Amino acid sequence: MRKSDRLFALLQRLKDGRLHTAEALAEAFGVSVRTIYRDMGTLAASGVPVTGTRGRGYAAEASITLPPLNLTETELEVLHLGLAAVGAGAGELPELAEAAESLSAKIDAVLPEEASPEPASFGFAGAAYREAAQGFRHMPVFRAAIRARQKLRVTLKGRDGEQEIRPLEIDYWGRVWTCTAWNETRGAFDHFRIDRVTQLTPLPGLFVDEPGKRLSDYRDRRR
Amino acid sequence: MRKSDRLFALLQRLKDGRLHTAEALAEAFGVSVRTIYRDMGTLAASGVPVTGTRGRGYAAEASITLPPLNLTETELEVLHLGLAAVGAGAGELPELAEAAESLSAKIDAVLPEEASPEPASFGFAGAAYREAAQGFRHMPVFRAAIRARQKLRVTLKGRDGEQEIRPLEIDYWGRVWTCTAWNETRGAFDHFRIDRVTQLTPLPGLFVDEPGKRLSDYRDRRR
DNA sequence: GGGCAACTGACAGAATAATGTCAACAAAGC
DNA sequence: GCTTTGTTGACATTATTCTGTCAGTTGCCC
Repeated sequence: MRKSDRLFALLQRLKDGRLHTAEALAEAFGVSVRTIYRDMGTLAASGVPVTGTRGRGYAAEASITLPPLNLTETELEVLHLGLAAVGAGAGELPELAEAAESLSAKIDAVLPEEASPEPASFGFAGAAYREAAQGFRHMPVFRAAIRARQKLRVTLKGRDGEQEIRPLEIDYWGRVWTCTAWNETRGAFDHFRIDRVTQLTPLPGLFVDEPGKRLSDYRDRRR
Repeated sequence: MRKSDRLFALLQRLKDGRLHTAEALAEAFGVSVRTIYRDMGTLAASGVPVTGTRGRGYAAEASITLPPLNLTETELEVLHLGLAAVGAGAGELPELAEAAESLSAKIDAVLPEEASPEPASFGFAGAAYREAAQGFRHMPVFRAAIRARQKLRVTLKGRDGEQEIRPLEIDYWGRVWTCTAWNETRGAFDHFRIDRVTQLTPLPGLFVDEPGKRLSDYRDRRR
């Protein structure tokens, strides 16, 4: 077993939330106790949040390790840009802004000085903003409509005609937001990407829960 | 000299845009040609964009290497979120969206499956959007004002009173946007963070270039 | 075609890293 | 105070990687 593999497996085991003594780990991986201590040092030096308590054992918080990445300058710029977008302004969920801030700090910390961002042209920043705002354009409407139980009329890219929907939920899938809705036009549940919405009109009337058209019915159906 | 140091120095040298033969590099670093070829293989395997042309030599595109990073789940979420913000929607500068897309792909490629994003709650996505939009709130106004040469009245967090300014340029400093302007109230050039703007009113009149109040004057002054 | 220099494989010796052993010390809990 | 277990250092041994040498192939450019 190579050292890197052992470190990985070690981390997996540590993340189970329980305490592990170095002796137990050493036996499990077939190495000496001293090696385990050295491995813990290696992990800690790599920034993994492992904690050892004398007399108790080791534990680690869940964390995700990103291997070395090679980025173009534009990609780094986009990375900063995106974190700025999320981190700017403290709101109801400050943990997001905090996470963006700490991630930015992590990236800045490991970057050599010459890679630190230089001011780019206005056109760049301006376009960056527009890009960023584009995909979110309709989010507030959806958000408000779900709260208020307001029907919407939407036109979707790649789908003919207009749809009249009861928006039920918004999901975040890592890079894409989707909306789960009851589609009045089709008489069925529907699911689409919000950034594919080309036209959006809130309709005047409010809807009331009806059996078979609620979010809970959608969930039941999927079991 | 350790191998890792040599690889780093090698990359530095390759990034100067000129062609380098393996023989020249070998002599420069005091190793054999075979070692240089092996190093190139290592770099290429690490994702560094090095290109070797038979009969010519080596060259590399400028690139930034990010060492391994350990992220919390929230930080990863924020990372995806930020890239989504930038990448959503293709506009005038598709290279940004492309960079966001390729960076997302790179991250997805190196992430184990279990770390792939799961749908989060609506509240999360909604708040994320609001956070993201917050810092950009005033950007369109500034952008339009610079284009149209329109004066603005701004109130800045941490500064008393209102300022009347001629916006000249927006700069992007990695995580923060700043505006360079001629401050009419103070009669001097000014520089402030756009996310510190609390109130913003476009003024009706347009301004014309005047000697001493132009961007070029500001730049000359800084030399 | 001919020159050039990037590529690739094999293998032995050199350099480096990893590990085990031994030892001493330090906190935390009882 | 005693036990437990983490923490650190030193050193010899072992395992692994790195490197040079040699030998040959491939593709680009003139």
